[in-house]
Amino acid sequence: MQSVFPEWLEKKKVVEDKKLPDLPNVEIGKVVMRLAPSPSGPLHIGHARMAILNDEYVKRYKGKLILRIEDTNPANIMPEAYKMIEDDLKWLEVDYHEVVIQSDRFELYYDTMEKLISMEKAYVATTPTEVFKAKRQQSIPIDERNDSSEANLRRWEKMLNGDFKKGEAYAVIKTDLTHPNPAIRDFIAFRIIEIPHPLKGKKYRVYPMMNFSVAVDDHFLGLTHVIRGKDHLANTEKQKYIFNYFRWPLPFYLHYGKVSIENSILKTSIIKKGIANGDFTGWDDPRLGTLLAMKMRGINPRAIRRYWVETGIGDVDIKFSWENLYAFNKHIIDSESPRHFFVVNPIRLELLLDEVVKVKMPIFPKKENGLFREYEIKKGEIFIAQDDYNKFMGQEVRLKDLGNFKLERDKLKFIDNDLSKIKQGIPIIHWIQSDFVDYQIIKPDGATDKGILEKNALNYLGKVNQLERYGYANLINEKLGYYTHP
RNA sequence: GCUCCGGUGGUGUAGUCCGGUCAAGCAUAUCGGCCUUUCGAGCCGACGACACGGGUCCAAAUCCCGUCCGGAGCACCA
Repeated sequence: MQSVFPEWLEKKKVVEDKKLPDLPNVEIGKVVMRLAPSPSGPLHIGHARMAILNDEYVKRYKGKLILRIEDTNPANIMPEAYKMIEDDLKWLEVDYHEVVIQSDRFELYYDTMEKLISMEKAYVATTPTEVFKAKRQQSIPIDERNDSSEANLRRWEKMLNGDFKKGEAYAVIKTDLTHPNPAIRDFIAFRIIEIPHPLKGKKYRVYPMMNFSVAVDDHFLGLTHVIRGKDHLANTEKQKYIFNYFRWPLPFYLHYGKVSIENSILKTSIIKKGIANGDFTGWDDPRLGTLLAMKMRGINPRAIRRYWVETGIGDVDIKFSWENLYAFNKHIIDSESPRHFFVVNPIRLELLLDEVVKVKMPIFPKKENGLFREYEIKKGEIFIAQDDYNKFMGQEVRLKDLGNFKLERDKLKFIDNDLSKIKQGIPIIHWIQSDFVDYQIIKPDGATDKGILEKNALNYLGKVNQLERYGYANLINEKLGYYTHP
């Protein structure tokens, strides 16, 4: 015989959260993974995927997560970004256990390169790169490729000693010049950069390229699994050559698909320019796709996590869905969001009412915490939104929690307080009579809605409020809020 | 152009490796109902997809070939 509530038990199972697939070759407690951002700016919603996926797996397997900041191109570094990235990760609740900065590891890169040259797996060239590239395209080696390791080592020393200027020499890893994919053939591992590094100044002038430093660090940091975007597919192939030359064990690689994020500005170069010339208010401008902007708008980091976990690690290219993110966010914030009225483009009307009415509206209708907004409403002025005014002109409407009124050109005339009319489909609208402030809400598209907000809402600044029939908004200060989502 | 990778409803995903239980599951969106003094939330229901064409097979979303479409790499960026 079945239990009395069999369906109750079954429901629970169905609602279970979606999970990421298991990784191969895992040993609990031994997994090591990494986050490898470059400090060119703060993180955006797309970076969050990389961070969250790695974090989820490390937590599942009780492993170690390394934050490795890839600052090997001084031209592309924003000094403040080192800290901003860490702040962004903390906000996302991504728990890394160690921070490694690549610019601290030049000696390791140099040593490793020297070994490769000695092994005749790398060479140092002074041939113009245009020639190098052209020949490589035709599978033809440049002269230095066939030089002895001694000759290449001598050039390497000269390169490190500063005997070459920028552009005069570069170091190359041999792969396979006949590789069918030209993108995989011999690649540059070091170049000379003369502009100062924000952290190291002019101490170094020979800088590793990403493919070199990544391979070396992935090995010496003991990575077991690497998850990153599939734009790195060809890079992974290149990096494997270095692993193979040293017979280092390969980590397990996983490449997820490209994400295109519409209706959002993500490129740091564009954002920087926009902030500089005043188009954007800062890195947290609500029009941007940065995590700082998400935070400002009232997107909960757990919603972002759930979004990326549900999206998973597929290698198909996807379109980011704001709609889905908003839905997750709504689930998380709804019951915690105080309710208030915000009347956009208020129309002033005469309220015709015979007696004073006391209204008492719950701030948290989902909770029984006894918090209410209370007003004594009397005849006189009242405000409703212009849209409602236009839409319901001449009709009977219900002012929420107040009563039923006839909406006429310049007035609202009391009819009755018959609640059964709600069932009959009378439109319910929100309103404000007194105790309000002028307020602006900035939307993600840059538009601004102006209106009046219940003064009581100012007790909930810094929180996402549900402005009834308008949408959710994070109330930043007593004048201005950011729209979260509908 | 060369070389890779991929194409399941509007969106995201499960299933594809090891063909049958998939006349395709879930989430989100949309629509309808219930509930509710929000156009919110919750509950219930509906709608809606295996890119196309061949082939193999008793049987194909799953294997093979071709076409079309999308993406990536071919940097002294990461």
